[in-house]
Amino acid sequence: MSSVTAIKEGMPRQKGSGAPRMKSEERRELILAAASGVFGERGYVGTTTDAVAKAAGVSQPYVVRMFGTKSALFEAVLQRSLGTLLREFRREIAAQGRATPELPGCIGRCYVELLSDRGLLLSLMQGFMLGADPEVGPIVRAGFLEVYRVLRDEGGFSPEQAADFLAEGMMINTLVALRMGADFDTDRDARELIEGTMPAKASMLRDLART
Amino acid sequence: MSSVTAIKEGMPRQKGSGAPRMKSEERRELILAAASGVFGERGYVGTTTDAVAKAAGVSQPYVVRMFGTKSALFEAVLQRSLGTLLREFRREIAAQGRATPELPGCIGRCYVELLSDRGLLLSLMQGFMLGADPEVGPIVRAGFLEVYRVLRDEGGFSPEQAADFLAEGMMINTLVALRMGADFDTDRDARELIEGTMPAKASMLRDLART
DNA sequence: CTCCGTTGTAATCATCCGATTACAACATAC
DNA sequence: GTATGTTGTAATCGGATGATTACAACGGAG
Repeated sequence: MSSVTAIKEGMPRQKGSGAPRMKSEERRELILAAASGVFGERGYVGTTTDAVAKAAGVSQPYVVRMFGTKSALFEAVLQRSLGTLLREFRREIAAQGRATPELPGCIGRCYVELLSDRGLLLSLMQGFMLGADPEVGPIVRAGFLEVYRVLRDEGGFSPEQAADFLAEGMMINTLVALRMGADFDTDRDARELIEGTMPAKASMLRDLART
Repeated sequence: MSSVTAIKEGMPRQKGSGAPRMKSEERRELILAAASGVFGERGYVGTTTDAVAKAAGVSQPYVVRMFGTKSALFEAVLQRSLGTLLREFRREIAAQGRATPELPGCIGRCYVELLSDRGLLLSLMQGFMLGADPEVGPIVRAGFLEVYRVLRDEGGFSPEQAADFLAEGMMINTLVALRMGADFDTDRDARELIEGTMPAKASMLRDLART
């Protein structure tokens, strides 16, 4: 079929080396993890499906076909992030016991640990900023309230404790989004603010902003 | 291509009514106010210069020419919002006196009042989410730290007081971005969370989300 | 009046991006 | 072997959007 038929030939697949054929579920998780990072960094609108594809090491049409639309991909990322957050909170509650005096501090540490999964908290926060969107809005409102209920009903937080905890969380999210950690070593006020907000794990913010 | 003269004619200026010719500084303020609302609602990337133009009642090229680029327009909006915020805080500090016990509560009320200027706090928050941007990032970090310094140095807040105040502010911003006020009347938990966060002015969030 | 700077718009361009199509390479069943 | 489903990509399309150009209407100075 080489020459005579003038139809254009795709000259494909010379990656003779171990072509890493993968099951679609593995690819799905790979793409979700990559998308979480990109959405967290650039926001929903600022993220291109091509950037996600490159971060995941696949082609752009593959990303779109697997999730249908960019919007569906973002919602899958949100569900994944929220699911991880709730699971970790519940694990901590189970470990420390409901309404123990140590629990708030433990869940706080737990929250900060989640920062190591670059993109998890930031993609959620980017979702919160889309509250006015008729499709994403209801999802993120419900997710936020679910976190509140887990703290109050399963963790035994008082409403005020839960609200204060969430306020601290939003502050941390904001400092991360701002990349305030980049100024940790060079700006006294930045350092004081970060250490005042998360005394234990201040250095984590600095290292996070290095990237 | 209907008629003989194929050249398309620009048929201009039939607005015979009072053409509201305006000085460019008035237009500038009009556009900034409109842009503040649109950027606050849709974020930087999600906002089109055409949407800003329509909100301000002018044409899209006019917006671009007046500010040069969309990015410059956004930075002007940020400076305007930050300027208003700092001015109001300083006014409150001057009225109540530095480091008085009433001051934190007064500045808190002052902050919530700023919500009536739809878009002011939200456009700032949208700016915070751009912290990774090499151009906007330094600007918003500097702005955030300036607010912190005003509270601490001019208001006499302790570092911890200032950090707690900012955390509450970020929580309020998040609730506004989420449009959580939309569920105020229909969801017990949403109402409890809002009232736990801003006891005095909870209804303001509800009314704000009605739009 | 004419001249000219300011205020404003219509039309258009170039680029980016999500989505679609068509197809290639592999895997498994028969 | 052949048939069929799965995994993956190259090429491309159509719409959106920031920016540019060219031009029109006003208003004050002389």
